[in-house]
Amino acid sequence: MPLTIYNTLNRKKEIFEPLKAPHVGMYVCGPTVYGDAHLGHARPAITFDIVFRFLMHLGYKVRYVRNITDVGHLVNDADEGEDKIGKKARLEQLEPMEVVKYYTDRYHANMDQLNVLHPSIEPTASGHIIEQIEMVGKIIENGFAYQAEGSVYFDVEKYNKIHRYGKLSGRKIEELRENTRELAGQEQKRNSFDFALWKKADPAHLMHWPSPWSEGFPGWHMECSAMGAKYLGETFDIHGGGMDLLFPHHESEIAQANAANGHDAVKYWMHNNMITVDGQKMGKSLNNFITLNEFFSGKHEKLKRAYSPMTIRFFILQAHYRSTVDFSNDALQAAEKGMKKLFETVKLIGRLQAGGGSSIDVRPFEELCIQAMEDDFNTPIVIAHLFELSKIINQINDGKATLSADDLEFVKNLYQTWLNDLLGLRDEKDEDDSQVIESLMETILALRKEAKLNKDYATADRIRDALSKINIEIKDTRDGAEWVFK
RNA sequence: GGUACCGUGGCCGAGUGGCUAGGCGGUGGUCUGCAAAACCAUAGACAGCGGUUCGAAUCCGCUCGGUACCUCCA
Repeated sequence: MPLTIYNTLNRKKEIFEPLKAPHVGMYVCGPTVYGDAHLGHARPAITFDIVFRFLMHLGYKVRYVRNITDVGHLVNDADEGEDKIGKKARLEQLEPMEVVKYYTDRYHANMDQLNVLHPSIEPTASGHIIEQIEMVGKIIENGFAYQAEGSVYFDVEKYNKIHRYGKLSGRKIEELRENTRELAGQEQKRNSFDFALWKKADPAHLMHWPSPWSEGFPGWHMECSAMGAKYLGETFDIHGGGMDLLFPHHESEIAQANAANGHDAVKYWMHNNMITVDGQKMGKSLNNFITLNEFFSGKHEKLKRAYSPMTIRFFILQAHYRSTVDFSNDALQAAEKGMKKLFETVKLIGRLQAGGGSSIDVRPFEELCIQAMEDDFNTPIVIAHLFELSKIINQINDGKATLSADDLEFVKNLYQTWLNDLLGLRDEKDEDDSQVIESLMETILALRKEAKLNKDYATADRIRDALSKINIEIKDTRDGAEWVFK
């Protein structure tokens, strides 16, 4: 079965055929760096990390571009107000670029914690002002934009006569005309739905650059169009981002590409769904977001305790990327417990004795996992398969099933490939000072064994209880005691 | 108001015409000095009402409920 991807443009799953195999170009909208990354930022990062990893696994040479928005776009509507980064800079008495650097570093640190691979290229909007100005110029030349008092606006009505504005989001400009709210400061525009390609900066605006039209800054949608074209070409395979960017951001990108180059830039549009809190979108503007650092430390009123980066990653992967995921402590704890079970399985494989033959056929699992991923990156199904396999491993441990040495090796590799390499999950406990702890535990368990042999259960229980208090759990098995971090 | 999407067991969450999703939790059992873990077994679901069909959680219609976008947002 070939890889299929749900293409938002046509609202259906399509077979993935790269424009220039074996090369694949993928562009994903990254963060605006004016605040700490929250759970909502983790979702697209992880979603497209999975896409990146799986495409490479299939043998494609992927160029993955994820931008950093570091140009201050406006807080309010397209015409008025302070820009986000400038506002933050003023509040904290910093240069805008200090704000950008600070939050970019913190974003990177969070992404590393979540084991998100670095993109191939991570361009910044401020570093590509020239490219954006060039593209605006092309759009003006082609007659799809007009100037007004130093600003340049995209002429949606004119564009719509030739192309169709709204083909991604399913909107019609008549509806937009009726439904767009009355906003102040729009008198420069011919129509309320026109959007800025270049904005003249008012004197208070901190971030501005010279251009043929005015001292100003590029419109919000320009950077992705310009940088996508620069690094991936006028046409490329995949463009991703959150569903909330569908309109107007991605719709306008499509319009800009067609206005500048006469054709679409993107073949497959992919959109991840939102993370919700109590059924409501987690978002900056709604002020109901929990930052990743708060998750990792547990310091937020909604959090009953801390959740590790891998728990967050697993939690997100347990839902399909096009479904909403509702945050709750219970769901997170269930995810954490399930994930730990999988890592226990991996450890167990190493200790297992191979049988003469296999009583269960484990070979189909590889194909099952591939099928799940090929079906629009269905990670919850992959995880379900890994759980089924985990059950088999436990049965072997209990002497209720056997696997040959070859099959055991196969299963070990399968977990390595799928759990670690493709889902990008790693056993966080491995990162502890395991060597020392290992030998300490050996000694302690030997003492407890002695106590038990002497029927000194008081001592045996005392050891178990004391360890339990520092989150170490003793598991008595037929073959002696084992231990695990709770 | 317009557009789009969704409503699955106590919780989370796949599936989308006939075949067990899976996890967490529950119940019973095996094991055990006890407990935990593990294993085995098991209960519990497709918002409601109509329709299509031999057969629908899955298709169609209506109703109810929810969410997103239409202003910056991942």
